[in-house]
Amino acid sequence: MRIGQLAERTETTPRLLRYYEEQGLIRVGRAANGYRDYDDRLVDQVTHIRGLLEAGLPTRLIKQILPCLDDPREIHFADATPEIIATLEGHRDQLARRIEVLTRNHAAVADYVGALKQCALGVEPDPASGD
Amino acid sequence: MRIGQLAERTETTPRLLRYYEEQGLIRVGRAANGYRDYDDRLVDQVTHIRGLLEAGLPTRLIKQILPCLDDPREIHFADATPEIIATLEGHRDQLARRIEVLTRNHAAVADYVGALKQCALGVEPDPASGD
DNA sequence: TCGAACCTTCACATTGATGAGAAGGTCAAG
DNA sequence: CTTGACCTTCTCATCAATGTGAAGGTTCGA
Repeated sequence: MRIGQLAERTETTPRLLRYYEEQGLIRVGRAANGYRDYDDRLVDQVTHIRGLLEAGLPTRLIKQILPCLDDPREIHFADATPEIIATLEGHRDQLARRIEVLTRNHAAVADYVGALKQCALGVEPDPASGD
Repeated sequence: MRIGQLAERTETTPRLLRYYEEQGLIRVGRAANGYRDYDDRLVDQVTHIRGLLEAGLPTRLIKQILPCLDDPREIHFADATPEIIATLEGHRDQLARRIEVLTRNHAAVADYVGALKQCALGVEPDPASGD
């Protein structure tokens, strides 16, 4: 598949796909004429990367956890070094902390919105009521 | 409290605190001599903001959900307009989507790390085994 | 008085993109 | 085979967001 087609299928742009390649997020082959040649699986991979970026993860972190996200899940045995394991554990725990923070704040926003909707109905907010 | 003290108590820098003020994330009074004068509650607020930024939320979103995070939780009745409610619901749902994405990927990283550790023990990974 | 802390303001760095230009490849119609 | 539309290549420039650094001046506190 060429770059234009992948851009279309992932709702991105050729420019962005070249950028991701430059950043080491995707690996891309070349055709005889020098054009980039994309595997079908890149559609899912790029979509996945977009999701992670939109979730606020920086590319350097995404780059490091990419091997974890391969589908079909295959273990890269060369990764089983203490250093890589420690790095990934760090990333794993960082993700857990992010999730905690976002979960707490999601709850706070949800509560607040619920209370606001009570106000909008002309009702005093009642801590014991649902939405 | 002056800027240096708040910086110390929040493990940030005076520079960053001025930046947050400039971005509208915190509101700061002034002493007669022109020095910034920070309320004690800013310690918690700044810590909270740091957490949200580290979790990947952009300042413009944080700015909008700040009223939801006040402690003690007080409803700003003026916020009970359909527009503000709709905006906050959008933010709330965006947070939920972020949490979903991060949760899925946290699980993937955790699984992968678990498998790697099996490899590191010289054992073939077994899908049915725990960490 | 003197150094530390504060003030404002301008400039720079990094990240995640995006735009524009110049050059060349591909392919179908004429 | 040539033309033209459309694709690709690369490179340089630009943008917004999140900070950081430093210059030049004021105020504090010992």
